[in-house]
Amino acid sequence: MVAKRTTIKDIAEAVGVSTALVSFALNDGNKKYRVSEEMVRKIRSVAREMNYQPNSAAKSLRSGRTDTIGVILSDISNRFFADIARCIEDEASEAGITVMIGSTDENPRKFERLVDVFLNKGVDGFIIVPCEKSVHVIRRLVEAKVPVVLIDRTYADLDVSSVTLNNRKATMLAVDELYGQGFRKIRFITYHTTISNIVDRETGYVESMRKYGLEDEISVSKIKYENILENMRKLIPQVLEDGVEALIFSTNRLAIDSLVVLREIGKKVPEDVAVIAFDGSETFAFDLYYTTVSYIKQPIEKFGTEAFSVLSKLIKTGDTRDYKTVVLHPELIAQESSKKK
Amino acid sequence: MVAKRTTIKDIAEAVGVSTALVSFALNDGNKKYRVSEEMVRKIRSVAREMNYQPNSAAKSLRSGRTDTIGVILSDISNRFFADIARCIEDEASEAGITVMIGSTDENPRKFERLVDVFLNKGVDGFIIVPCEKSVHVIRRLVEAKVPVVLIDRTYADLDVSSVTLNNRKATMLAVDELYGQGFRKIRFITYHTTISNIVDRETGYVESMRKYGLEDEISVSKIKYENILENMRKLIPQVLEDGVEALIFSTNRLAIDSLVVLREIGKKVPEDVAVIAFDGSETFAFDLYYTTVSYIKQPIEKFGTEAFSVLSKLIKTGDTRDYKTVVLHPELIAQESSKKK
DNA sequence: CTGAAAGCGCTTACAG
DNA sequence: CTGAAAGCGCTTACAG
Repeated sequence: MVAKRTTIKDIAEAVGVSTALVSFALNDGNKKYRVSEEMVRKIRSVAREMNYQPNSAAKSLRSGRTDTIGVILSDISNRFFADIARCIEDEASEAGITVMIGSTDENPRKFERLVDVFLNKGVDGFIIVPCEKSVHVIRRLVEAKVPVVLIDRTYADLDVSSVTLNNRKATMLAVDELYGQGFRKIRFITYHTTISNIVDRETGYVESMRKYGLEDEISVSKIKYENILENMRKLIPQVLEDGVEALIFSTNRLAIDSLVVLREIGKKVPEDVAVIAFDGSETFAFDLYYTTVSYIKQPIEKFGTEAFSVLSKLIKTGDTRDYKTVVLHPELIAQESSKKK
Repeated sequence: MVAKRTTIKDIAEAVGVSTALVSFALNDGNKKYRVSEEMVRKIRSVAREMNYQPNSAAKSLRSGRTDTIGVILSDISNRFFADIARCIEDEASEAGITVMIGSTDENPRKFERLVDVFLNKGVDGFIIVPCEKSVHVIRRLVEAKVPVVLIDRTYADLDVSSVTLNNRKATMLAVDELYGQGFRKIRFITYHTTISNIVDRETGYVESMRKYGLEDEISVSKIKYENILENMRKLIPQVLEDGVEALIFSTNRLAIDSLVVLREIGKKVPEDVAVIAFDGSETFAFDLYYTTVSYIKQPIEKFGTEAFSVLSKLIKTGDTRDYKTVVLHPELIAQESSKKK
């Protein structure tokens, strides 16, 4: 711990006034209690001299606010979430708010534990990427009127704020592009889950195929989200044997590992099979592939900025009934990997 | 905020005892004050029923401890640091400690501000990746006896705990490999900085070249750490014109962008030029390159686990004089990109 | 414009 | 084994 911090009392003694006055002078803000200009200056200069640092614990105890928010993500070492975390951090820092971060690894028990820990710490609110089988935790928060904003995924039947992607549109854009290029045998590759965003991506694919009268071509492959590379080594050759012409992947990871497999088995993209991935851009390093990869672009920063802005308002007004759902729009970045050759 | 939390007082009233007794029963731990077994059970069960959550602010105010640590990194959206952050988070969570995270972007002012904010929040200690021009901040912390552990980079003249890589050895391993393959014209590519780890990597390269009697072949290219891809588009062709046979990169980012440029200008790795990068493995997605990339592997998780373990001890003993410097060992993962063809 | 005092929720010597 | 009370550092109605 820092050796003997100066307190408001030390300053009061040094200046020869009451602690109350010091507090007013230092916070001022809502000029409710007027203090003479001169006194404010004096107190502030002494505070600076004595290197005064307010004690947050005491402040929180009195005010009930901590100026801290809890951010619970799937996994902070995943690029997508790390980028979002970074945006939230920047916004928060700007607003004088501190961020506590935790990763659930899609494990409901870890998730619930994190929520409790952060609740104990007295966070003013949450930004959460909910994992499977944890509606009850979110519901509990909502009922307790804790300010919460969900990102990336949400629950349609819960009155809770959220910032999500229009995931159905995302895969529709992908089908549009491939159809436009002349592909018909288009397969959607995803994994087993009930998480809303992934499910929506599948729905978008199916609906879009219908739209083009390709009911008979609708085909979805699902793997378990474990040992993805190995799973793909089995799946991808089968897919090609089926005569599939183009692949749409529901996540970045699935796409990357599949591209590796395609290279391993000597299949060319897009000559042997066309590909559309999720999430590209510099940070995702498709750069290294021999061909440019088409992908659905999510406005990553917006997840962070929007979520923080919605949460701030919830905290400020204290009215958690007045929830807000923000839907972000995907963009298709069409490159070589989805071209008909 | 959570609607009306139960306090120790509520429990005391419900059970019909003093708040002191409730506190003892709930914390127990150091059985200093003995409470009857039966009473402990009763109080705990009531606490559970009433869904008691201790108020951290009050606890901190009394104890002076927050069970929170501040982790200040270069940039949480950078894979390397995100992985480290994740490890720290896991270790901390295991120990009931919460983590606050901040990114400096190598900006000394941001860095100093983060330190102050976290200090205000009353963190029990810091894990820090120090940026350039910020020795004074670290020195201030050390002098104030705040528990601090530096990672990735350190200051030789400061009595402070640290967990770093043996960076000189890292580049020596790279030279060893390339020399062994028969390469002589080996260039080290890095960027302008005074950060210890990067400087050490250069030193290791130079020393190693000397060791092999290649004084005359020692050559280092430095760019500014901005617009790296563009800078590389200029640099790499020049390097090749100089007849360089092999490249060692001081960071992962430099390597990636250079590989992209090499592909762009139609140069083959390792046929036209051999390459050794920093940091590979799945998470860094060299996978997508047409050839496997040789790289210097840092034991990333260990940065996190060791740093946390050292910090924990510092916090526990309170003796910050007893600092500890941990040096981790690099490993060379030799693959296709460094082979003589 | 300024001060005295209560109280946020908890822990911990001090009594009994 | 248990209770009464002080105090951590701050804010904020309430007086003056």
